[in-house]
Amino acid sequence: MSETGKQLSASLEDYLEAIFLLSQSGKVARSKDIAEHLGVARPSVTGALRSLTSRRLIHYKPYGYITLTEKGLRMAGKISRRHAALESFFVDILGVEHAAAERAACMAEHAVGGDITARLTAYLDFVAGQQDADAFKLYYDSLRNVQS
Amino acid sequence: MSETGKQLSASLEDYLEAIFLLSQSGKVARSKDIAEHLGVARPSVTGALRSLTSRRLIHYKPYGYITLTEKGLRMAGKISRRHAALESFFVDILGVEHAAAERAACMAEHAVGGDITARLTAYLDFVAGQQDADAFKLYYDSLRNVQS
DNA sequence: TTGACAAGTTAGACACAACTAACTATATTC
DNA sequence: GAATATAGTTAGTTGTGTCTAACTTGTCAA
Repeated sequence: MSETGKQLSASLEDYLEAIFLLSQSGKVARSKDIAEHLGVARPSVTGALRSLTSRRLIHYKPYGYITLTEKGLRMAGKISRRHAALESFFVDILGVEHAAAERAACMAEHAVGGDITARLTAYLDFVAGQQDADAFKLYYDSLRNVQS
Repeated sequence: MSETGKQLSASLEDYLEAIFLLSQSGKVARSKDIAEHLGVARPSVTGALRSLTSRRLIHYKPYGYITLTEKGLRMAGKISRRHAALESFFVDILGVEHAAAERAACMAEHAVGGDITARLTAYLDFVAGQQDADAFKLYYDSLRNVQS
């Protein structure tokens, strides 16, 4: 039952990322906070915590505190970077509105692997270092202004 | 039970897209072809076909041919365009290997909505029309060559 | 025209991920 | 330190999507 297999479901990746983000923002990640952050009911969190525990990604005992293991921290970091890269692409390059970019990144982050993330990250740097870095955003917005 | 609601699950989007692609390539979409295309067992297809029928996205009778309704065709077209835009971004801009890009696009296509797709499509055109369109690919590949 | 094979479906099981209702443990407050 | 509020868990249900095994339908060839 120890489920130490490599691939995590999209759902469990979300839980791991939530724990990571809550931990980062000072507070200890409590079950209730995770539930609120993900918009799920509290009992759903309990099940996910057990599953993450069996995969040795978090330290967790019923009614106790929740912390990431070293392995969990590494994995959560990866997920978080994937999310950040996608969101940055949507917002900074495509000019997508923040909330929509956030939603899309949260779903798409489960689809892209290490190679694509590395390339995307490099691409963001690459474009940011160009003089006409946001030429497209201006162009696309001007299209919309002309139409209306 | 008619389930005419708007949002389709990722799984049903995959089935709809498969029917669309098979239809496009001349042949009639048969249950077995759909199963092969998606890598699922035949009985899984039967269930999906019933669900798509109840949503009025396909015409289907047990043991009969499968065709898209007008609504289904519109929806499948959208999904297919999302897929194509993402794959093109991964391959043409980021320089991702084709098979990996295909896999990622197939998963990410369920995450991006109309606005992002429109912007991404415009971006692909925009970049393609620049003189240094594949500057990044060259740059990124050179990085890897230096390292190895 | 009937036998054999391919395609499709039904039945039944399982895994995952969510939910509500109800219970238990922990914390807080007086 | 007992009463109460809050957090967390258990139990039981549901929906979705998959699977295998077995059955039915359709097709084609001898």
